[in-house]
Amino acid sequence: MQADASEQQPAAEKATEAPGKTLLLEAALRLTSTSRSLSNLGLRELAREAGLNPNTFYRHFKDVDDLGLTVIRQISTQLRQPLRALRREAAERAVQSTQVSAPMLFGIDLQRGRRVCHETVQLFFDFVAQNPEAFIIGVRELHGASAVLRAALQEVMDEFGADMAEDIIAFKLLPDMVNPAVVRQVSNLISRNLFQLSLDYIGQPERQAAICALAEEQIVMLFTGASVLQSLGQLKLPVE
Amino acid sequence: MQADASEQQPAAEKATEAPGKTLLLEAALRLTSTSRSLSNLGLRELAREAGLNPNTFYRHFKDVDDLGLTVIRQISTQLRQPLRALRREAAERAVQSTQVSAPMLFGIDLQRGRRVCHETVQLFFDFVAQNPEAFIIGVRELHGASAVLRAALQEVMDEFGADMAEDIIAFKLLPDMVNPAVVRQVSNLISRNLFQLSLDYIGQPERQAAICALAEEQIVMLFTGASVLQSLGQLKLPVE
DNA sequence: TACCAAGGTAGACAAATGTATACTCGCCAG
DNA sequence: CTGGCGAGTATACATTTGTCTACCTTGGTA
Repeated sequence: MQADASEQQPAAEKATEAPGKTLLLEAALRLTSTSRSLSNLGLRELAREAGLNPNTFYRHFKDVDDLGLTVIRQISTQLRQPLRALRREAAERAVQSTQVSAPMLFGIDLQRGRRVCHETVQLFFDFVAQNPEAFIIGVRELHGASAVLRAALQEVMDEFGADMAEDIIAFKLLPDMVNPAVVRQVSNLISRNLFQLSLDYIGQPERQAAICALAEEQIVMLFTGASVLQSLGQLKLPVE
Repeated sequence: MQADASEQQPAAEKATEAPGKTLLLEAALRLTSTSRSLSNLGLRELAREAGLNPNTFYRHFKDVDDLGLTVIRQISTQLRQPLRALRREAAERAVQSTQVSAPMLFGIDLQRGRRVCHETVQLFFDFVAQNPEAFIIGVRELHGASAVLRAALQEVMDEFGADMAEDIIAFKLLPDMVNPAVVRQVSNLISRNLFQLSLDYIGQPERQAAICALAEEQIVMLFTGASVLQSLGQLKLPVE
């Protein structure tokens, strides 16, 4: 068992992957983002789109669900760090311009919140426009017919939400008094909702500006509501 | 053209529908709510599940999309009025118990809002538990692969949101100063989110109480945020 | 009575699908 | 040089699917 470099290195570059595998994955992205759904992709359809022999599929995947899981993992790693980077960028840029103390409301600096929110949303939707298939698949399969894929994507979405909550706390985008559990809850909601909106954004290019603004308003509303309620002791903490 | 009673009456009782049609629609509900997705239901699979000859399908539907649209229309009429009735019921019950003027915050009566919200959410999820397939299909196909069904369900969801906004205004659940456009926007968001949560509710029976509470908190947060922001003139109105 | 359309069935067909077995080719280790 | 192995191909086959044409049954109606 001197299996040392025999396995393809997991985290490094995926350039050394079998060309067929990559072709199949790309084909899946193409097909799914337009007409079909990951769960019901046909083995042969996939190979045809990839320009390969149907049996090549078996060399790399066991099921269609297996391929689906691979796609999801790929999407997750493709989105997660970039999204965090975006948020960090927006937060830092907004920190710089906070020179004078602004009017406060229940401990939140509305001006700064708005600015960070605006920047983040802007960057987010730019990012959506650059990776449309990823978002389409993500949302579609999150409620899709395959229980396996649904579970996997649910997990990914939870990670996104957790990331967001972590950043919000780290960058002090909400007053300290707001309970971390509440932040997580709100972050999850926003994350979910942003993904939904991303589909609208992709599907209705003429309403892009409106969708951006909508997202922004919703986020500000939620955070404001959470802060105000908490500061009034009116917020029930999430159980468990 | 004495087509008077030749067409099946559209709005009355559907008892006079062809038995096969009903069987097929029921079969679609059964299949979709477990494993498959409306868009990718097989003609024959459907007939098999319904215990009918494959060709019977053609007597009643042109496409699978055609059947899908029928299912969606059926679901819409099955949910819409009952949901309104629920809301009305909850609102009236909560009105009765508002005897003394409660503490106000930016013009909203938090206690009453909470109560109405609690009741409505409770009734809503009871209703979800009674019609699980309808909600599963609704959410699944809202982001599904078929553009036709997506559009149809989008419309249905908009109607739900509009209903909710209308009721909120009619029952004065928010202070008058909150702009109707904002109410509609928030209602749409809540409606969307409640449908999402309904899937969690169905899929994770052990977390039902938590999900209920979560929904409640989210709604209260949103309405509070909207009211506060609007009263501070910090809310940008949605464009068009 | 005769007719006729709606609802449902039967059988057949080409096409497509998942899967199994067997073949080819390039590459690296021994 | 040679043997094995990963990656890809070719062929084949049983099943399943959508769809076509033809037939049967039933209830109303002219």
